[in-house]
Amino acid sequence: MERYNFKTVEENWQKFWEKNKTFSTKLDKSKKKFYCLEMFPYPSGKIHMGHVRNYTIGDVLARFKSLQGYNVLHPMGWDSFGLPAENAARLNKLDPKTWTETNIFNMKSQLKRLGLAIDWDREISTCSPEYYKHQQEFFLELYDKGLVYRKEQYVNWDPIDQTVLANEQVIDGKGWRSGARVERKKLNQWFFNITKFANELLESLDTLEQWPNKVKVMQKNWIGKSFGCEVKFKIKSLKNIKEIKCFTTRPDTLFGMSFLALSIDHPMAKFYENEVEFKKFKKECSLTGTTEESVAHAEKIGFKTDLIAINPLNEEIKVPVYFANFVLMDYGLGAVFGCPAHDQRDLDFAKKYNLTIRTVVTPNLNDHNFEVSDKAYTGPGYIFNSSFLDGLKCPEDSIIKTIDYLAEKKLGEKKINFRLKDWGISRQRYWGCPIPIIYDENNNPKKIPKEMLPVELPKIDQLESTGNPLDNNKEWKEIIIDGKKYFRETDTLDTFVDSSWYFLRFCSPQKKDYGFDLEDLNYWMPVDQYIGGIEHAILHLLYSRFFMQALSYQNEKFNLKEPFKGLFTQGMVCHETYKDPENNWVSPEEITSIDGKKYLKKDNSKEIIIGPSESMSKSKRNTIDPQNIINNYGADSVRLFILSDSPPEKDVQWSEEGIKSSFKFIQKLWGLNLKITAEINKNYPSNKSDKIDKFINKFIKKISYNLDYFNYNIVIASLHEMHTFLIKEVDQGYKKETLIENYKKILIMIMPIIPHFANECLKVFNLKEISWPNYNEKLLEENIIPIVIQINGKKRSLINAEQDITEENLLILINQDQKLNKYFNEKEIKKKIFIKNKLMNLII
RNA sequence: GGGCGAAUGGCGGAAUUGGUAGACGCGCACGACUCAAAAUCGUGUUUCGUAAGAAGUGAGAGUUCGAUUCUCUCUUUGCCCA
Repeated sequence: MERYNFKTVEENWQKFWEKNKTFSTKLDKSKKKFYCLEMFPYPSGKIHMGHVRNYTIGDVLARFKSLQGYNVLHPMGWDSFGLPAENAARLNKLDPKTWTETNIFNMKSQLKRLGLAIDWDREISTCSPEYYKHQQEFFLELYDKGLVYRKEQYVNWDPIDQTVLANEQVIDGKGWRSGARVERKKLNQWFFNITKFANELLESLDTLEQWPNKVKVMQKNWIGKSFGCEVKFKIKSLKNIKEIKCFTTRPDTLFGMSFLALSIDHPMAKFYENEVEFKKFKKECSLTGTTEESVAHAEKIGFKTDLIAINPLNEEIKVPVYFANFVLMDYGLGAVFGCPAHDQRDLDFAKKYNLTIRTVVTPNLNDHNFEVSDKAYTGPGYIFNSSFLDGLKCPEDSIIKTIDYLAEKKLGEKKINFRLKDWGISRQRYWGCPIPIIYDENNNPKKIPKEMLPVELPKIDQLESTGNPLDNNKEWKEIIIDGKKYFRETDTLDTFVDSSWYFLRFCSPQKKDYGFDLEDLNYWMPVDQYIGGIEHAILHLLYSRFFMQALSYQNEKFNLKEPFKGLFTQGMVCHETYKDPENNWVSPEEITSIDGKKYLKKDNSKEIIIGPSESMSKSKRNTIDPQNIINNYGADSVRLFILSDSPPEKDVQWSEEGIKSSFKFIQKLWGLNLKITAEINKNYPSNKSDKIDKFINKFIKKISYNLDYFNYNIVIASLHEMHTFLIKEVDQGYKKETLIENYKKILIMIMPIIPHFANECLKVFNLKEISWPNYNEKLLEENIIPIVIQINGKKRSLINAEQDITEENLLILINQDQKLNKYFNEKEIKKKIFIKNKLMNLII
């Protein structure tokens, strides 16, 4: 048998697609559009299996929709700003631009080798001035709308490298490169006012019907809307402090209050700034990281002030006021009251400083002896020990009643609070989009005039190891406008800004004077199907949604609030992990096996310990290079494999056997192709068509349904069934036209999955137009249907009967059935459940 | 600790509105071809049982003529938040 030569076939088709611009798209209002987008990659150097999976899933959809007659937009670009380029540049002593561009070049050719149906004419790269020019313009627009502002915030500061570290660069409280103990340092930074839209972003989640619920829940939690109360506490003090406000979701536990805790950044801190002890305390707090997690895990410590807070519900209760490290300024009001009995964190604190623990919620209404000692009680129950609140059901009634009381006495008011914080967008880095702001000699910020955009990054051949390269670049930093000297902003934008609008740019990638064209946007947006990893469930998706809110704010022409209509999150690609006896990770390429059970290291024959399958990562050395696999087995085999077995949303196990099996299947399909071609040429003088027609008709329905629902693994299972059926059936003397028509339909249906193969086989038919086949509902009906016979709900037999057989006639058949007869021999049939064309259940 | 999911053969997984559990693939076993092996092809493969048959979708209960599917409790496990 002639073998299928994937190398030539795939190369030829990829050349053909490129030459004919097969996948380039134009706005065409006469056609329904479909915008299929996969999260664009960071150009790290090489594609990995995760990319292969992500882009294959998207490609199948794009090709399927285009066969269904949609005008499909399926673009690709590069999320090309970011820290790794800077690190690599420092390491290899070259500039980030060269490194990034080389990577893009390599990865683009690798993606092309997968045979993706991408409109490469729309390729964009976020690090190119043509792209970030528009981003700077958006920044200024948002600035004008008051959605951008500057404030001081803590950062992780590496005192040796003189640089700000990202959270992931802080390892065990130390700088990843210098090893220096990281400090908390306050810097002036730019923020997007995302909290302004907190409620819109939360409520509009409900309109996203084609999003996984999981992601919506994650975003909801992230936004963290909580209902509570702002309480005013009177303060007794020698200083000029009269009152402190706290936000709380549990005002009903006010009678259990035993202290008031303030963030060290609370305005009241100014009264203590000169005290030596306070300074010491503040320094201690600065050793804790800036993340919520590190704050939560750190030991709770406090600084006792001379202030006394008075409980608004009972003026007799007077408690001390502390500054505490577990209170964050950016949540609520930076001040909380502590109720140790019903909050574990407060309890830990109270025990450390010997504060009163007063239990005010009891799980049982009449149990007034309930007392908290080691573990805070946070469950439901009834209020007690609380004067006029006693007996209220907690939390249903108690919270509202307390708020009402406080509001009436003007001691507090109802308040909605969000966990979501404003988005800090300043990064003290070189390789990012420059912020289009200048400062005069008094350090007052001023917008760069629009006609001076883009603010381009200066070319820096070799990055220094310390400080912010832009800050150190005097020549670039200083600028003279209208004879006046200004200093440029030397921070660059968070790369999440770059990816918050790239999907708009794909609609009008060539437009020079603005980031997008409204006509293009109105046609193409929203993205019909967005596909990417679950790891972006919160930040990237939320920021993109915010960006649409911000663009449409005070802009009647722009009316797009939700960028992604459908979202699909695919699973990871996993592989077994290997270790040698010394506990070092070993890569799959370094091992070999004689019997397929025991694995040895190739160079020293040491036995390998096989570990669990985990997501591919360089650190565990369990990565598989897609390039080798494509070279050895072909792009179609890789596509077929990556979609086989596991549903796309679940993790997939990579195995050598799996890819081999996909490769074999394509060879089998080629065998089928040869057989069918031979049968067609025999041209039997026959009218036989029924069996194949019926099978393919059902096949169309099944494939179409499963492609619609991302059940790609089932689609592939059906391809196997199709092969098994046809290989036995095609030589049974079928009419030539039957074979041709059905085979063409099959080939069209496998085009999304294995496009090179399908196109190659389809070539001989010389089709002018290729469109997705329809099935015939009538042909789905069968004359003889297997009917399930149950006795007492258990399946006992199958009876083949005519379609639409009546209950009476079926009973006659059952009575004739000897196997069934013995079950109800001499027993009375008490009840019959008959479901037409499906089953008969006899109760005896 | 809170929220959301998941649990089906040796493995990945299928079962579209409650109606034939285990599709399809991997692996394994046997057979054919071969001096032999690989490749390929064929047959079988939930468990117990020689068979007839029985049991069976993490465990236990419930609803129903009928539950992998719906409800409750529990166990294990994954992810997110703390």
